[in-house]
Amino acid sequence: MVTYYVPMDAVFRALADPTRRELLDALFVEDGQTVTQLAGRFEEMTRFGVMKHLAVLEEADLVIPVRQGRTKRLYLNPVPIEQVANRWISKYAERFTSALVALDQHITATEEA
Amino acid sequence: MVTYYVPMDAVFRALADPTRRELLDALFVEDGQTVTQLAGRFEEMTRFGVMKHLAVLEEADLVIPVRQGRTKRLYLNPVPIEQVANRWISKYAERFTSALVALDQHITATEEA
DNA sequence: TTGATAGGTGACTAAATGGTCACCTATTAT
DNA sequence: ATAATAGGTGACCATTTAGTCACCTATCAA
Repeated sequence: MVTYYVPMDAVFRALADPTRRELLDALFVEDGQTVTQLAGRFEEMTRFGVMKHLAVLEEADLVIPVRQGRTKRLYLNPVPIEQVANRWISKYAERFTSALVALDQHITATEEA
Repeated sequence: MVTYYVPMDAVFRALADPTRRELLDALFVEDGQTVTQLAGRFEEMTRFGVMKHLAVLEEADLVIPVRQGRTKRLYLNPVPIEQVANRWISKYAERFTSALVALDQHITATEEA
């Protein structure tokens, strides 16, 4: 199995910016868009700004570039997100669940009293 | 039901810093620590640096302060993390799953050929 | 009441970040 | 061959961020 190391830190950092999350969302809707296609979605920013954000996403391996001729297509890579979810987020989510259970038990106990 | 609005942006931002994630992890291990207790864990940073990070975590509602006398105890709040997981991350995780299924089918098909 | 302890504030600095621009290269179309 | 198109680079600037420090306030203990 090809396990490759994805630095979680880079993933968290990449997800911190709303523009970058928008880019991921755009690729989620239509995968494999070109740079100019993506840049076209952002009225308020030049192509260069978008390119910088894409570079950050690539570094975190959240997006995979495929060059063909003079164009470059970006593909979403859900693996790092999945890893962050499993290795980090899930443990807090579990605690959330147990908090809800505790709350429910509390309510039930209160109602019975 | 008391639904309160947690700006996802603040949560993502807060999680972007490794020190802040370490703080959450520390509270995960032992909830309700005081500021000085938490600050004591970071050799390389002064109390003031830690306090700033705590302020960011509070703003994102990831941590809830409870003051008693001259001390302040910090409690982990897993709700915002849960919300980010549900509203944002899960949709990518699903795609990850389907990617794995597709991979499996591809492998199976290849082996049969 | 004096001193120690827990925490807070505002000013400041260095570094990182987000963004633009001028200009360049490679590919494709006419 | 020329022009148009897609993308890339490096310099540059403004703002934000991480971090420290001097100093202050409130609580608790002797």
